[in-house]
Amino acid sequence: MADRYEEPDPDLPEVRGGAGIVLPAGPPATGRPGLDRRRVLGAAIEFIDEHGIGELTMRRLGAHLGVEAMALYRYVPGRESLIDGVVESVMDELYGDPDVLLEATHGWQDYLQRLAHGVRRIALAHPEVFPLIATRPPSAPWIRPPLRSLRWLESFLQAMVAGGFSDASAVVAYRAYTSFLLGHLMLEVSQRGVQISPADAPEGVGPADDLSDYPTLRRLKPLLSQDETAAEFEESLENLLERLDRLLASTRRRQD
Amino acid sequence: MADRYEEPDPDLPEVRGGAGIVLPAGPPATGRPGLDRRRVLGAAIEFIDEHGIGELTMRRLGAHLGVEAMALYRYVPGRESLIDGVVESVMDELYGDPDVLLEATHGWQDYLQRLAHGVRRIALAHPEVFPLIATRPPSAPWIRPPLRSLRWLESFLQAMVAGGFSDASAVVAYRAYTSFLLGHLMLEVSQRGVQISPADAPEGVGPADDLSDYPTLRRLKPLLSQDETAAEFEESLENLLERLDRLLASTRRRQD
DNA sequence: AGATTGACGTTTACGACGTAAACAGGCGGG
DNA sequence: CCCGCCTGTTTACGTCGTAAACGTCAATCT
Repeated sequence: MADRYEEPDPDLPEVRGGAGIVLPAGPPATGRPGLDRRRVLGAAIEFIDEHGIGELTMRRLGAHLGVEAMALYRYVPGRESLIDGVVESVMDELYGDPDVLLEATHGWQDYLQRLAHGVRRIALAHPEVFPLIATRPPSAPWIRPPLRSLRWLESFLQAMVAGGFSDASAVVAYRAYTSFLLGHLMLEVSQRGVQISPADAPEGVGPADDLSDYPTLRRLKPLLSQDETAAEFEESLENLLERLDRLLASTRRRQD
Repeated sequence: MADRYEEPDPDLPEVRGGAGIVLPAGPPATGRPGLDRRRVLGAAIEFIDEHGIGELTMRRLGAHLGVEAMALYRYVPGRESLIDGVVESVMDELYGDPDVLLEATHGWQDYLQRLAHGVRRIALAHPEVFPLIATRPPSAPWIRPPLRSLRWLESFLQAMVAGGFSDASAVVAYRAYTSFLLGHLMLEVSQRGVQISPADAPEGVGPADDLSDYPTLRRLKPLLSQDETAAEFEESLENLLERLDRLLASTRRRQD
């Protein structure tokens, strides 16, 4: 259900091709042997993408790399730090995305648009990692998911200030923008996860999904089942940009 | 830093009093002995609130109840189900909140306002539980965090339809509303968690938080450190309600 | 009343986990 | 030739979730 004529979602990994640029740069990646922090983190990302964070253990990740669990400890202090490294590495893919700009060379709206889609591409490429990006405690209160680095925060604030925002408005924009991204993308990856995993239980009318007590829900179920996430993302982003534009207009030069 | 004359946040648990209505109803809760699923779930919520999900083990929860770990299995199928039960129980606190209405007796905007603040109160009362509410896989794709029940979904849709929204618009509103709530509240509890836990590292200029490479950030740091979450929640909610009002105006009677 | 049953908590046990510590091999510089 | 160091392995410990067997006591039945 829920497919008509629709252009494909350009943020989806399979349509964008290039199956797996996992890390943005570095030496040409030697063959099998020679462990290395980058290779460990890359393997962990791959493993989580494939099996979910719950299945990730040091022993299994070791096996995935053809090595004993304890070998990983030469490159990573422990499991928790490994996961922190995974989160950081995945977000660092933004630097390798040619459609995302670190500087707002075409205005702040273009900057926010590109950045939003870049983060969305990451979320959709690593749906099992994104909840970690959202929930790992940031290193400082002003570092917010899903942009978790000082560098992106600096880049964001510079883009807004360069676009004419007052200092205070730039900060407000930062908070509104991260809220929007996090909320939308968390729900999108969560929803996509549900559609895939309970493939075994094929719609039998179990006692739980008897909708007879919920007449409105039953009536709207076809609408609810339609997947409009891409359009809704665009729409909400557009709305946010307009809201920020109003904010800009109301505080310009007043440098609150 | 970051406190001036400000009225206290009415969604904060300590200002609202009534320290811990954990479950909305049931028999008057017998004294010490007599285990019971409600008591197990209540103890688990308490435990997570106090120590975080990472510390929750069956043995420790048993000890917290004066019982061996295996006794819990009479009331809960296993640890994962226990956590599912915690999530459900915490969200069920909404039913016990007198300021949240299951029916939109004063219009849809009032309904959405009350519901939003009710969910926010829950998030702030259980900041360690809220990420679980956000990340546990829902039982169906149209059940979205943070409202995770058919009953609230039905209630929501009825409120919107009763307010004049078309079926399609009601669904759009549902998705926009849940995104907003989830994004804002995830960031709010995440931020609050960071302020509290690294109390041991008292602001020494370590190599990591040297902001000399980030001039804009350094300049805006005082603004970034200010906690305006309550006002921003209100502001974003207001904005969403206006957006939905526009949606209502544009589709009224057209019953798309 | 005494026997029976069922509910409920405990004990024991197993395999998997994260990780500390000791160990082993191989390779480059003296 | 030997001596470190770099890197992966082995061994070991305490903790985890949970299956299975067991104990105990109160309610029920004859």
